[in-house]
Amino acid sequence: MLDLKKVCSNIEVVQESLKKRGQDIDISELISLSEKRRELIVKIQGARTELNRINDEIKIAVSKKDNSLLESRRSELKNFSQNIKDMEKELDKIETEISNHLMYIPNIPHFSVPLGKSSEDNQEIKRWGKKPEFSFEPKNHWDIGERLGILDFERATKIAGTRFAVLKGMGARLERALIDFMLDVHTKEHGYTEIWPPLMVNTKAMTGTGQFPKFREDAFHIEGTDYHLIPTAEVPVTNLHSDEILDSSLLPVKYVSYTPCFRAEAGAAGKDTRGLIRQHQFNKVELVKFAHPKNSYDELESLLSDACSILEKLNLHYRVVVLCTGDMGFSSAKTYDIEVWLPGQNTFREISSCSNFEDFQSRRASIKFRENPKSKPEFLHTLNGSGLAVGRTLVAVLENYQNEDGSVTIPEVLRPYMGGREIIS
RNA sequence: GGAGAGAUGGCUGAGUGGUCGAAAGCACCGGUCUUGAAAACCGGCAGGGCGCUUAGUCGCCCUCGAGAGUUCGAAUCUCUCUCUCUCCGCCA
Repeated sequence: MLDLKKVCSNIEVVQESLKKRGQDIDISELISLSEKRRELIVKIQGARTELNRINDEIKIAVSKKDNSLLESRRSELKNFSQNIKDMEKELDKIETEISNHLMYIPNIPHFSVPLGKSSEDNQEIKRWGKKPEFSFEPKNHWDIGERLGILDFERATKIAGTRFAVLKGMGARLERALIDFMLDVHTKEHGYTEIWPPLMVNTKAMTGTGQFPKFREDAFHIEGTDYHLIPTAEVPVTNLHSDEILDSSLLPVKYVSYTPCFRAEAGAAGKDTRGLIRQHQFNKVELVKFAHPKNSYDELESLLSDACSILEKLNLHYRVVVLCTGDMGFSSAKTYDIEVWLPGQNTFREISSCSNFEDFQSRRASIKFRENPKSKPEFLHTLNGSGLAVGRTLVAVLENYQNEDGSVTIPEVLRPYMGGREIIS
C-alpha cells in the first residue's frame, strides 16, 4: 500500500509509475476522496472541540446541582452529538473507499528498474557456470523420473488431480535432502533463523503481504473458515511482525522458512502442464528480511547472493535477470529472478525471485522500527526471495546430472544428505 | 465438544458513569551524585490522525481486543464477534 499523503503530493510520479507498469489506473478519484476526507475531519474535530467544551459545562452544572442548566444543555447536545455521529459515518465511508483504491495500486518501481512491457524486456545481469555438455540427447525430468520410478504423476492424478505429483523412494529422499541442505546453508553460513510457521493463514495476513484483496482467486481457501493455504512462506513469516515496532538494533532480521506452498494457478490453464514445474503444491525454502530503509537495497543484493550460493554449491548453471517495470509483481519495488538452466527443455527457468518491497508491505501489515528510544516509529522495509524453490531444484538436478543410461548422479554436496549415495539408478 | 474466567501503555497491574489517555511497579531514556559503575534521588517515557499568521519543549481530535447500542457524557453499562487462559472430555 502506498502512503496516501505521498500519493496526493506526488500525483504525477504515481500516475507515471503506474503507466510504466502498464497499468491504466486513474487516481484522480482517490485524490478528490482524500480532499473530502480532510475537509470532513476538520469539521468533525471542530464540532468535537465544541462538544467537549459544553460537556465540561455539564460537569460543572452537575457538581453545582444546577438542574435547570443541566436540562437545557442536555437537549441541546443530543442533536449535536447525533450530527457528529452522522459525519463520522460519512468519514468512515470515505476512508473505506480510499482504502479500496489504495489496496489495488501496485508499488512504485525503484529508479533502477528497467522500463518494459513484458518478460521480453527483462535484463540479464549475470550468468554463472556453463551449460553441461551431453554426448546424448538430454531428457526431460519427467521422463528421467518416471523411468527411475521416483516420480509418479498418474497416481497423483488419481488421488488429487492434475498439477500434483508423487515422489517415491530416492525421489522423495532427494526432495528432503534438498530442503535440509538449503536450510543448513542459510542458517549456518548466512545467519538466518529458521521458522516453521502455520501453513494456513487468515485474511489479515494475506492482505498484509499484498496477496489480498486483488489476487484472492490465486489462493486455496478452506470453506467455512477464514483460513487460506499459504501460497508462499512469505505470508506467515513477514506477518510474524505485523503490528509490531522493532528496535533498530535488531535490524536486519533474517528468517529462513521451509514450507509447502499452495497455489490455485488460476489463469495458468495449459501452461507447463507436464512435469514438476507448475504444481498446486510445492516445497520452497524462503528467505525473508526486515531491513532498515537506508540499506534495504544492499540487503537485496546479499539476499540474491545467498540464494545464488545454493545453485553454485550444486554446480548448476544459472543467470540472473532484473524484472522490467511491466513484469514485476504487484507489491515489489525491485525484483531479481534467478533462472536455472534446464537441458531437458533447452531453456532457463525461474527458480527464485528476490524482491525488495520497501515499505509497501510494512505499511499494510504495520511493521515498524524505532531508530532510537526517543524517535517516532517508521515503517521498515521487507524483502524476500526463494532460496530456492525445491521442486524446481529437483528438476534441475535430474536434468543436469542425468547420465546416458538413465541414471542420475547425485551432486556432491547432497551426498551427506542421501546417506552417502552417489547415484540414483 | 462442555463449564468457567479474562482482554487496559514495552511488561505487570489499578480503575464499575464525568476532573481518566489512564494509579503504581518494572523496563527503558536523560540528569544529579560517583574516579567509574551500582544504589539512591529528580525528570521523561503509548499509538494514530488533522491543523497552523509563530512548523513548535505548538494546538486540536481519536484510540483501554473489534464492532454496534444506551447516555448530554463510556475503559467503566448492554449486545454481537474475535482471541487468550483454567478445568473436564476427546485426540495426532
